[in-house]
Amino acid sequence: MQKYSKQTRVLLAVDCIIFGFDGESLKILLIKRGFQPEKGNWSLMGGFVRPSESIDQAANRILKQLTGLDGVYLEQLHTFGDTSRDPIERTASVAYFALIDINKYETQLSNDYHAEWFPLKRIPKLVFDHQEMVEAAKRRIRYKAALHPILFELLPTKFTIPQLQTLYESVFNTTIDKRNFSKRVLATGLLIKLTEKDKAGSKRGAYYYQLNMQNYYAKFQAFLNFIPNPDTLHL
Amino acid sequence: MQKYSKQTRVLLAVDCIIFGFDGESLKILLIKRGFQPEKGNWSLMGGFVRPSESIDQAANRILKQLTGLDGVYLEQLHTFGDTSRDPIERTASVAYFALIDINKYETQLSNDYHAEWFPLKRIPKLVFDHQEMVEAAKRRIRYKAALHPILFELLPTKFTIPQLQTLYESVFNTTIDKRNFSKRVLATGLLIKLTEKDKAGSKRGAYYYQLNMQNYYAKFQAFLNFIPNPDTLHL
DNA sequence: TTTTTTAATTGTGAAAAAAACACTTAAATA
DNA sequence: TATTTAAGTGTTTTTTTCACAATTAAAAAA
Repeated sequence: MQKYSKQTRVLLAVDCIIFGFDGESLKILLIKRGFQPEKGNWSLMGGFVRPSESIDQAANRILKQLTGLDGVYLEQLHTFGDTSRDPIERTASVAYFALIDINKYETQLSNDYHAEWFPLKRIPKLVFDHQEMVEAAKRRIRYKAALHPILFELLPTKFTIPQLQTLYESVFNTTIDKRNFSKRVLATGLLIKLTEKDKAGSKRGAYYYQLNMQNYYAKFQAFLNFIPNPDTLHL
Repeated sequence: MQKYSKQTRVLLAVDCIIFGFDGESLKILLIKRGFQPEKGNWSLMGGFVRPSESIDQAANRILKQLTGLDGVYLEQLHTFGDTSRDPIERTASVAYFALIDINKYETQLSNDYHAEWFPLKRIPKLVFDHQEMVEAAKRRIRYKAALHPILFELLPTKFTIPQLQTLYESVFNTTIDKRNFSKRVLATGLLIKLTEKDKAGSKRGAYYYQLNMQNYYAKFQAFLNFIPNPDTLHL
């Protein structure tokens, strides 16, 4: 037996929703599509899956192609497969979302793709069904971040609690009491306090913390809850 | 522009993990694969996506093909795309999971496929990577059921609270205090008490309830919590 | 008819968790 | 030395969760 005869083959693509946080708002990295159709329009970074690689490998390759980054948080989101989502030819696309430290990607690479960061509230019109993918990714990151400590993936190795709180407040578009927030966060045992301070944000300076990776991996699946009244947020 | 030249096309398939509950344990419906390779071995129900249909439509078609059911709970789970997951030819498969009322499917159809229900603890060896798909589906149904009221989809329209509790206890492999359980469930406002009783389970009989569909759809996304200490369960 | 049996139904008090709330402190700058 | 700014911290109240057992309906048996 050689092949499944009479079945139609389709193109298989991967698209990446890449999240970053600049201290102000949650953003995604978009490129100007470099080829037809829709050449020059804003698009997610994507590409076709190669015969030699798995879909996960393709997603990692495409993420690295744009950012130079390896081994960052990357998770399969959803597969989009409407018959005419690509006008040229039937293409199924497996969307992935990535969380990166916005200061760590290679700007040279992303310049090559004319990439830019867009805050979630100001996403331009995107090619094909990429808008839908972005919406799904926004829902997913909020959902997941409400339950698991994934947002640390957006911060540098060393970060302060006020920075962390700003990130949570930005992602969930809410405000949190800082006493309760720091109590909750520290109670998880996920953080290690460093002796060094970040003097950028204030005169007094805020202590740097870093993740306790042991506890991070151990507790990742536990349902955390840094967000007050998660029920009332529509994720 | 006609086609994306030089790209490789692949087969695109759908596989369904179909859950049912018989009052005893959570089960999945497996078929004996009807064609080579691995003909005669236990398999998920699946099929190739047709040129004329979306992936979601393919999943619904395949679910209906085996069960005769339409409009039941069906959700995309994950896409599996390792290069050699199908030995004949590269095939990506989008796995879906379905929750059905085990008393409502067409047994004639599933007989045609030599289908059988298997409790989760006694899943036979499966073809290709279907084992992995089932594991992912088990994780997902537990995860999702810990947060959202999806398990109602496994019950008939009319059900009793003891039945519901047995379902939760079975899915999470735990025991729950019945006073606390019924308080929690009723507090959601999801249930409407009927005047009729189910006399099958006891002499006294247990009142039937049905879902308040308004509240069900409205609160579906809210984080419910019928399970004591969900953190301690490994989902 | 009465008694027995079986599972359904229901409430309360204790403990833990979450939420609300405001003052003190470190350190740079004026 | 005084002022300014954001960081850091504790207690009380409220809400939620948990632990725990007696009563009741109705069929079956005596």
